[in-house]
Amino acid sequence: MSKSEKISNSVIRRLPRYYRFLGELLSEGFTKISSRELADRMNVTASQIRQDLNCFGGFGQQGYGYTVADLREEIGSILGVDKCRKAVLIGAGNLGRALAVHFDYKKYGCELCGIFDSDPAAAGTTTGRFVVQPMTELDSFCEKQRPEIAILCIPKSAAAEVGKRLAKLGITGFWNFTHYDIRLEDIEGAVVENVHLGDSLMALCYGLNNKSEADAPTE
Amino acid sequence: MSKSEKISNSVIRRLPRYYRFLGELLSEGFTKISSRELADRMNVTASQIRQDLNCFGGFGQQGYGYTVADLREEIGSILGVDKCRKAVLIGAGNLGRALAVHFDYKKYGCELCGIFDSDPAAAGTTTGRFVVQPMTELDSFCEKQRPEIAILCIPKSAAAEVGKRLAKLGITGFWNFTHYDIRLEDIEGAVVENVHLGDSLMALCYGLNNKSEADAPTE
DNA sequence: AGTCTTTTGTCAATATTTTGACAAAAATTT
DNA sequence: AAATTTTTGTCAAAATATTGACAAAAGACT
Repeated sequence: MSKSEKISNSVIRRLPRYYRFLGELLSEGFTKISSRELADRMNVTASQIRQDLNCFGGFGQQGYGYTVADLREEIGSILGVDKCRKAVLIGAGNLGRALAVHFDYKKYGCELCGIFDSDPAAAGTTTGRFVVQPMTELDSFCEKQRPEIAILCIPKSAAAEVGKRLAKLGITGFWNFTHYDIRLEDIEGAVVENVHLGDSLMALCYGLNNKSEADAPTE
Repeated sequence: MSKSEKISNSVIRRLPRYYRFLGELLSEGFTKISSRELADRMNVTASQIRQDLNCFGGFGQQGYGYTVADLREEIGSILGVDKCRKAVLIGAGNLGRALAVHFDYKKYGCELCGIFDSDPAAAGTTTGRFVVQPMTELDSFCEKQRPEIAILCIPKSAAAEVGKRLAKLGITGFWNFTHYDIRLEDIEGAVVENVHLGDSLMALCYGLNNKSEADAPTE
């Protein structure tokens, strides 16, 4: 992290993808990779890769390229994958349970430490290695465990209120699967990542609607 | 869809968000909205909203603003929410099941028509209103039902192969939750929407890493 | 009916992002 | 060891995206 200027969001959004592709290369047995080769694999320009990486420092060697394992580790450290941030999951519906059981948090520098649900019927049931706890336990749990991240899988209507409550309990990172955009004004100093699967599906459908136009040689 | 120039991806990605906010306004009882008011709600500039909407035509009225219901319907039609595209879900693991049960496809112009899993143990089990079918049934199913979209919730290792198979069966839209970027070269003429939840979580963690720097008045 | 206010659609200016170009550095070949 | 090739890091140019400004149109008010 040598350069001090503000890193643009476009760059940050590309880092996880680099990290992923470098992991693939590593498991395929690659030791080194040039920006050109990586660019071909990833369908981007070599220039972009070099520019992006140089936001954080010169990880390559001229005439050689980048050492796959080293570069991956560097990017991992920039992203904080080497950390172990505690995350608490709120909402043990289908999506919540899927994210509890299916998702490999460790791989991304996180660790699930508890699951909560407001429905008294859900509380007490087991999800993965966790027993779902009632929301009444949330305060004392957070004071003990001090999780940094909350994963919100609750109905839209509850999002704003639960968000505020979690912020008061020291949560600073919100991974929000609610159909509601949590806003920064709502929760002072918080970092929010809104995941809207519906938006994603609609973007896909737009692509299908306009496929012919895009493919056809316009003009 | 009056303007004929190619719509930029940035604009398309914003459309679902407009659609969502207009839906909220509608359920809050709003009849009309000005670009300024909407911009304040959405935390964007009014200029951007007007510019975006004008890619598709003039939906507003000077001195009045936009009629919420009409604008929502226009955007919905641009996104194809008024359609009913058939989608088949491949992979009945936790995420697959969550997407089968939890997700309201109709809301986004789609309709789930079947679930498949390569694991013989999974086949036959019930997920939501569907019985999971074995992959051996996929070909005859697609020939009968003619789904347009495949939702991929399978392991990375299977993604490329299953993708090709589905493309041959007439699937043109891929909603890909696999840890593998399906590429357009792989599948000719297909529209792919890669969803990488891991990337999203890493971006959140990056934000937490660099929170202080971002907040502090730099320089 | 005329004046004032609101607000769009659009153009131009600004800002950001991406790409292309190339010198300098390191590796490889002869 | 010199020449050649590769490939980075960086700068400048080109392409995109966002924002600000404003005339023209429509509504609201007096």
